[in-house]
Amino acid sequence: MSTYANVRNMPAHPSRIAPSAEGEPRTGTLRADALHNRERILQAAREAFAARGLDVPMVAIARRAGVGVATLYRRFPSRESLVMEVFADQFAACGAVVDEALADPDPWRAFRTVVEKVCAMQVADRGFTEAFLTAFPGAIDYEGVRARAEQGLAEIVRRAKAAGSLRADFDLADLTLLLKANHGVTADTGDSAAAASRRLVAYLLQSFRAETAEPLPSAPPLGLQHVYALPPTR
Amino acid sequence: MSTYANVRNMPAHPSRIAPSAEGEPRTGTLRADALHNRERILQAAREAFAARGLDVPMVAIARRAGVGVATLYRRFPSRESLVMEVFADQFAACGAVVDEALADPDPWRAFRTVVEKVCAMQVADRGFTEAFLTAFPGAIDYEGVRARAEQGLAEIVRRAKAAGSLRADFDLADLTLLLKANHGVTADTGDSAAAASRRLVAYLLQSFRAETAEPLPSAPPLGLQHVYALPPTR
DNA sequence: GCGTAAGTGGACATTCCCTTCCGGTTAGCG
DNA sequence: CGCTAACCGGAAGGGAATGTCCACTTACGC
Repeated sequence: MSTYANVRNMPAHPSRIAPSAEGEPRTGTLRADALHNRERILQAAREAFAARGLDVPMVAIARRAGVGVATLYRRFPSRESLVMEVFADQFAACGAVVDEALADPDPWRAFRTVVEKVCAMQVADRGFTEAFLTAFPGAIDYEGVRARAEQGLAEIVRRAKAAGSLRADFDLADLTLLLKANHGVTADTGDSAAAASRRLVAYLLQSFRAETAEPLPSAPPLGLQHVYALPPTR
Repeated sequence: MSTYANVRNMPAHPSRIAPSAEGEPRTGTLRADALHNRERILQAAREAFAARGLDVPMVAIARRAGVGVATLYRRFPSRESLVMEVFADQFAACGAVVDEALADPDPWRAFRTVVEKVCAMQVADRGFTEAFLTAFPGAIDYEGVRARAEQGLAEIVRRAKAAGSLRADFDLADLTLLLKANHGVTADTGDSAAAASRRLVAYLLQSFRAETAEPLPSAPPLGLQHVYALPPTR
């Protein structure tokens, strides 16, 4: 991943990202062909991100979508806006996974399921991994989503600890740890990524059980927002 | 990390890499100032790799060393040759760690020590991580070193299993898994990298103990040579 | 000393990517 | 049907990194 220094905040352009304006946002104001192209771009971006990560050249996405570069930039002024739009669904899916787990009466199963599912999502879509990990600072709603997810996860962890199935010295930062580890295991691993991830997750879940609670070195100061971004100092 | 497609095999240039030629290799044929600059370049490269990974621009290294780009390229025709030279020591240290562990009469302690030390090395030097992980295909002696290390590790694993302290279904590929996970936890984690790595390693070592042997999903087909390079197909 | 081969550094050509601009095209309202 | 604002794609400007070339400088053997 590179720099992304240029987060010039574009003034509300016509997309679903625009915060709640009047009723149906002005998506409808797009001409039919433009709307069509917009969908093609999103589809192409989804595929490109999944296959090659977030770093694919914009031209590659445009070519794949069968449109000119200008069209791409007109619709999504920054790479960030494109990423956000592409992964909005998957971010939502993440939230759904957490919510679903919150509804599970079995605390450990809830915990295990969340971990397994999110890691599986990381594997399924390489671009999503990075999108998930990269805390775009300017992203409008992203922080809110993350915060809610973190809150839900904290609750799941709390319950699992209370039930005595999750070790007491488990730290929320350990989830970040797990995501980063899973990312490392997944990145540049091609076909074996799924198997590798499954095995890593299985290993770690065993360590997270309360029974095997040998003392641990202290947890690093990492929040979910640090999964990819840089931590405290430096 | 990028491509490194250009592995034009340079004809033995005057450096320690040159295979055993006559007695003292022709390092001595370098003029005094050239030798001096060579050292400065290596030092600068060491620092740059450690701080920013293997991707630092060659010009940055040259500037840091206070020499021109041409000098850098003259001394090290490819980025690979520079990397190999810079990390030759650390590769050797890795081998030493394995050998040392092989001498340890306590099989589990040997296993644990190897894991902990190598992971600590990964943390200490970010460039080394990548260097270690990136299997430069053309590297002269690297394959030999790796093969020997892998052999030593296999022996350590065998002993630990025989002693009943390492779980029977542990696979050599799990070491690769661990290194990749450690890399993921370490990358872009700045100051907390050490703490994060320690904690991850502690977690995984617990899972590796024989006592906690719940069944695992099958091991991915990863050898040490795949830690960073791509696996079987694709 | 001094001549020369070895060594040096910066400018340069090349490649790749991002982003903007502009002349031509088209959807869709009246 | 016809006009116009919205839309389109490619060309072109700008920046960063790689690796090469060449005119100048310097170590060091004699």
